[in-house]
Amino acid sequence: MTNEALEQRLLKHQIKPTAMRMLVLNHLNKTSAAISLKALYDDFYPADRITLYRTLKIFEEKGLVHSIDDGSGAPKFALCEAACDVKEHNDSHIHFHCEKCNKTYCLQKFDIPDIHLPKRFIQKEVNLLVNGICDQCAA
Amino acid sequence: MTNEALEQRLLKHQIKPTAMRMLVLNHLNKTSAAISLKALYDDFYPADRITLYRTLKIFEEKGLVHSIDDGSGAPKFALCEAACDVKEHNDSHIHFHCEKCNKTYCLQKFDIPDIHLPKRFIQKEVNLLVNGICDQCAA
DNA sequence: AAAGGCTTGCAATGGTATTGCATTTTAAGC
DNA sequence: GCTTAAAATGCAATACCATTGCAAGCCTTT
Ligand SMILES: [Mn+2]
Ligand SMILES: [Mn+2]
Ligand SMILES: [Zn+2]
Ligand SMILES: [Zn+2]
Repeated sequence: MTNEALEQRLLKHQIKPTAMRMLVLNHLNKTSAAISLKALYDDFYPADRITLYRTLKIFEEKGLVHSIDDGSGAPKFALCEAACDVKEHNDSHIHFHCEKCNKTYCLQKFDIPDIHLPKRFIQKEVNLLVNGICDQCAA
Repeated sequence: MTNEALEQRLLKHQIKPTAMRMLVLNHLNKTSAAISLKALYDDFYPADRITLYRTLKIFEEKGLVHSIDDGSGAPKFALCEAACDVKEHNDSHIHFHCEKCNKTYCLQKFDIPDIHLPKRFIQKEVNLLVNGICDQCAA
C-alpha cells in the first residue's frame, strides 16, 4: 500500500495521518492475523507504548479497526472491512482463535449465523469466537 | 437448596464441602444472572476476596461453574448444567449481555447454531455472546 | 495427641488499561 | 516563511484485576 493510499484511508476515517499512524496502518494491512498491543509494541520497539495504545484506540473509535477478545488476556486488533466507518462498526463475522499457534483470525467471509433468542430479548450485536486449530497448524 | 443437597453437589464434583463453598454455591444457585468476583465479594463482604477467587477457580476447574467474558472487563461466573463434570466442560449455549442493566445470562435452552468454517479449520469450542437488551429491560 | 493435607487470610507481585501533563508536531491563517 | 492554535506524542503516574507466596487454621487419619 502506497503512502498516498494509507493517507487517504486515514483521512476517510477522519484520522489525522501522522507518521506513526501510517506505519501502524500499513503494518495491520500486511498481516492476516489480529494483533495485540503488546505484539504491536514488540514490532515497533522502541516506539512509545502509549502512543501505540492511543493509535489503536482512535483507529477503533473511527471504524478502522475492531477489537477481538480471544480469551488470551489482552484484546487483539484487526482492520475492519468497508462496512465500518466513523459512524458505526459493522463487523459481523466469525473470529477464530488457534490454540496451537495462538493466532486469531477474522473470517471475513464467514458470517455469523442467525441467532434465536427468548421472547422479548433484543439483539444488538453478536460476538462469535471459535477456538480450535487453524489451517496452518492442522498439518 | 438444603445443606445436604449443597454438600452432595460439591462432593459429586470432588470439591471438599467447606462452609464458604456451600455458601457460594447456594448463592450462585439462587441467582439467575452470572456474577463477577467483585459482585460476589460485595455480596459476601467481609469475606476474603482471595478465598472467593479461589472458590470460583476450583468450581470452574471441577466443572461446577463456567466463566463468561461479556466484555465488561472482568469475567462473570454461572453454574454449569448437568453435562459438565470433573473431566470436562460442556456448556454450549448462548450468553446474553444486557447493555441496560449490565446483567449477563446463560440462555441454557438456546444452543449455539452450527458454524461453517473454512477448509481445514478445526472447531473445538465456541463462545457466542449476544449484546442487547434483556426481557426485563425491554419494557 | 500428633501428623499430614487441604483451606483460608493477608500481603505481595504481575500484567494490562487508562489518565495527567509537559513537550513536540501538525495544519491553518497570515 | 512565520505565528499560532489544536492535536499528537512521550513519559510518569495511577487504577484494576488476576495471581502467587506463605504462615496460620482446620479436619481427618493414625
Ligand atoms: Mn474481525
Ligand atoms: Mn453459561
Ligand atoms: Zn494455528
Ligand atoms: Zn437488562
